[in-house]
Amino acid sequence: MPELPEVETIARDLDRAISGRRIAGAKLFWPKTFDVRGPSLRSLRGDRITRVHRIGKFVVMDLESGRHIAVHLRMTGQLIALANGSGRKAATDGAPRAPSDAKHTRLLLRFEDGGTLAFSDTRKFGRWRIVEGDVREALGIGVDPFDPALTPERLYELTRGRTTPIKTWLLDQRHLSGIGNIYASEALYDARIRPTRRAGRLSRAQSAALLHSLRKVMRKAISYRGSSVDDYVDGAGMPGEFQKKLAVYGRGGMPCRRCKTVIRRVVLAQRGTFFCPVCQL
DNA sequence: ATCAGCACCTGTTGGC
DNA sequence: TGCCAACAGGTGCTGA
Repeated sequence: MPELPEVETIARDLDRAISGRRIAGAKLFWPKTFDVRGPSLRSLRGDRITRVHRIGKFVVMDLESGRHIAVHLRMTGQLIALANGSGRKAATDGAPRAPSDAKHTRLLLRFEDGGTLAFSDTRKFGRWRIVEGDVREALGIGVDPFDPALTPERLYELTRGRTTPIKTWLLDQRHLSGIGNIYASEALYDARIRPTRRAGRLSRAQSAALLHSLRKVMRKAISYRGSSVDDYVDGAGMPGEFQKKLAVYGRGGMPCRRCKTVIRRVVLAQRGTFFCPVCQL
């Protein structure tokens, strides 16, 4: 469900909605949702959220105590700030139009002022954990695609000697963090690079083009508040708009928007991968 | 290093 | 209508 643009959208929404709020308590409905490594859920009581931001595909809530709540939404996780404490019941006050549905609520954070942060997750893959110390290091993920330290030359260096397909390489969060299946296909299409190309065989020019396209596509996706292909909703429960702008993802069998060639679907690293066999070399 | 395969889960869709 | 297989935005583990 969520890749960098979706997680960024949610984090920005939640930063506005819940920063400054003090936690009154947490309720866990599906035990595996909470990763028991690190401090307990109970220890959150009385702590205050100072900021919400994104690290890779994690929504990170900084706490007054110096700790951090790191949430990974995996495929179907949703984080929705509810104005009142509607709990597991569907919100009836009409505030969020698509409230996290009660049936799939896995964890709730209640705030002292009565507000609630609901974590809904149909497939139960999502995870919450509390981290002390350096978050990025604890999460074991690589450089952010928007980090200025990631230059075209740096991307070129990182891919040297790698024989795995570039699309597979992009999905490995230890290399770059935040890219998922949709935007890997989209960026490679934009950069006119075939997903099956060996990472180590990219030229300097292609590395530069790829970095440019990754940023361009994801920046645009953020401006459209993410892609709602299926379950994704923002921090208020509303879908994004970028799914209407996707150039190749999910368009197998349809004509390429550049050259009309039929878009092909192949499987790489067990994931559906879309590309134009003529435009992408 | 890297891959396939499977695991974790539930829901939707398409074919017969 | 029913049934079943395939597939879904992600990641982690095992064994080759």
